[in-house]
Amino acid sequence: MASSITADVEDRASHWRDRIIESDCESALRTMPSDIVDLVVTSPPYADKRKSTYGGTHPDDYAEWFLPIAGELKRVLKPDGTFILNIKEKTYNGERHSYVFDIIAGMRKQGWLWTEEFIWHKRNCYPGKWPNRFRDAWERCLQFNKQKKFNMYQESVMVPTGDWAKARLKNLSETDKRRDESKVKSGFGKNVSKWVGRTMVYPSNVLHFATESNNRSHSAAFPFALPEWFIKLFTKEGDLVLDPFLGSGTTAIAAKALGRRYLGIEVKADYVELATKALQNPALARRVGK
Amino acid sequence: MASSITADVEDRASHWRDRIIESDCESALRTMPSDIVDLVVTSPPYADKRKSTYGGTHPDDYAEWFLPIAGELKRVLKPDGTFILNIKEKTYNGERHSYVFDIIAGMRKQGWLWTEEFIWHKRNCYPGKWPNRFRDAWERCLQFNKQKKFNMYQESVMVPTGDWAKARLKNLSETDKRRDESKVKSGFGKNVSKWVGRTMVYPSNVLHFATESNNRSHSAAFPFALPEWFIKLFTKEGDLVLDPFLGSGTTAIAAKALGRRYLGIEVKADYVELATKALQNPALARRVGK
DNA sequence: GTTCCGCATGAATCGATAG
DNA sequence: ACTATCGATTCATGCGGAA
Repeated sequence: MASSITADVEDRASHWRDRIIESDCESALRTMPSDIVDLVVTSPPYADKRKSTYGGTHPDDYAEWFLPIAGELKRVLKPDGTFILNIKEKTYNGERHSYVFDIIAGMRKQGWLWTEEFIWHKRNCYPGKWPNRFRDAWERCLQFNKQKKFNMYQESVMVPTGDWAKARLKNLSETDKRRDESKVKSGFGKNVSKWVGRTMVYPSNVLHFATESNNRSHSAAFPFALPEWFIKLFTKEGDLVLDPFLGSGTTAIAAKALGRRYLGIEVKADYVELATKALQNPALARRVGK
Repeated sequence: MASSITADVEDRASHWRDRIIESDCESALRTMPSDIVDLVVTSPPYADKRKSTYGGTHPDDYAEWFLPIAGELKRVLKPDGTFILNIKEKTYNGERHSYVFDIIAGMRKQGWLWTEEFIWHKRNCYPGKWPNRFRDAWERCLQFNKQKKFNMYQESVMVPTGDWAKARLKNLSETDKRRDESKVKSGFGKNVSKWVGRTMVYPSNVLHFATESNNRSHSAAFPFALPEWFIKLFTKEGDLVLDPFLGSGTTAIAAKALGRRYLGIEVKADYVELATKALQNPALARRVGK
């Protein structure tokens, strides 16, 4: 009997692996079993900013809309799993809206621990000039957990000392970066070879990723490197990564490329198709930068 | 009659210029006239369980302690003035405490507009390693205003574009390259002449300042460059800058060096003495990095 | 005059120990 | 069980002195 129950559980779990579900987020989550997800990484549609694609929620209603979803995410997440929420409040009537704080407060009432707030520093943020405001170059990556003890694999995201490697590469062209990186790998780059064997250190809670504005078919919620970093940090191979607002599939692609299982929920059919095609493309592994 | 009233107002205003008041913050603020300050820049003592330095306020009581002060600051600030609050929540029981959000919520109830949140990225943050957390490398610089229209002088904080890098890279060691870049990001540095004449761009809302960990005399709450940047951005010459938690006087020194008036409030006598001495030192102008 | 190298020093955080 | 104190951990930075 025990073995058949185990098999049954296994079957149910496998049903939720490497799939994209075309559904609204909350409904799909309600059908899922509890405690099966190792990591949730997502960037939900911003308040009132994507009426054309998502139907947009007004800032004043945003927390009320999001909190039931957060509650379901807590249920499906394993006790030692992590939830990374990429979000940023936009200006509204000349000031920052408070809905992100409302979400944090509401989630803490649900029993979530607000473990950390990572800053995603967008190096090439959207250009522009306003009389009373500078360019918005950062977003929050809020980390929530169900318990104080959770899985974290810090060694997988170590960086060279002082991260001056990035500074060195900043003004090079894309092709130069690739060339230099390949030199690093082979150990023959004249300047870059100094990096090899350099001491590695743990990163901080400030992340530097460039935005990927070259996706012409849609607006990318976040760059490939962002979910990739958190997937490396909070999961091991074979673990299940969920993105309840999959969009064009960036999280799932990153998960697959890293040897993790993915589960995506997306309400818009054209996004589902886009993500599905991207996941079938064997070339996606190149995106990992190996 | 009118002229005597004007003179009287002028007298009262001049009484609150270029002074350091040794007093607890709230009491001193209550004696001040309304609408006389152009910019408030401060970094209040952070919440702490210990009672060694300032008599530390417990995280759970922090918002309750701070909000009456925020109310007084709103009164003394000019309608088109700005309040910059440098603060960061600490971890408490393994998660981030919510008192900063409570402060923002409370201040909005007082009528403050939460206009912007700048990120101060501390490149040289405190080291350490923990199983569930990386080093904390950023702090909030919250911008509050009394009205949507406020004074802002964006041109005064423009930074050079990326061209500088190639010019600088030639003969420097890798370490110095990295260090120079961080100075350029903040808009300062010893070799300023090297980027005179280069194209200037507006900064973003992410600031890069190194902490000044090696100040022999006393540890400054924030680096000189931080208040300096906000003073340049939100005031013109002759304007009045208030720091209600003056500490060792960094804000007043920056204001004086930039040709602004300063007003400092500090409860600890030894800090008052320290700041007073520093303000009498003509060499402080060098700190501006011109 | 530069560049390089060694060193002390932190708005930190956790876990263990003590009352 | 709950709170206060302490040690261990760790790295970017500026300064001083040497090359």
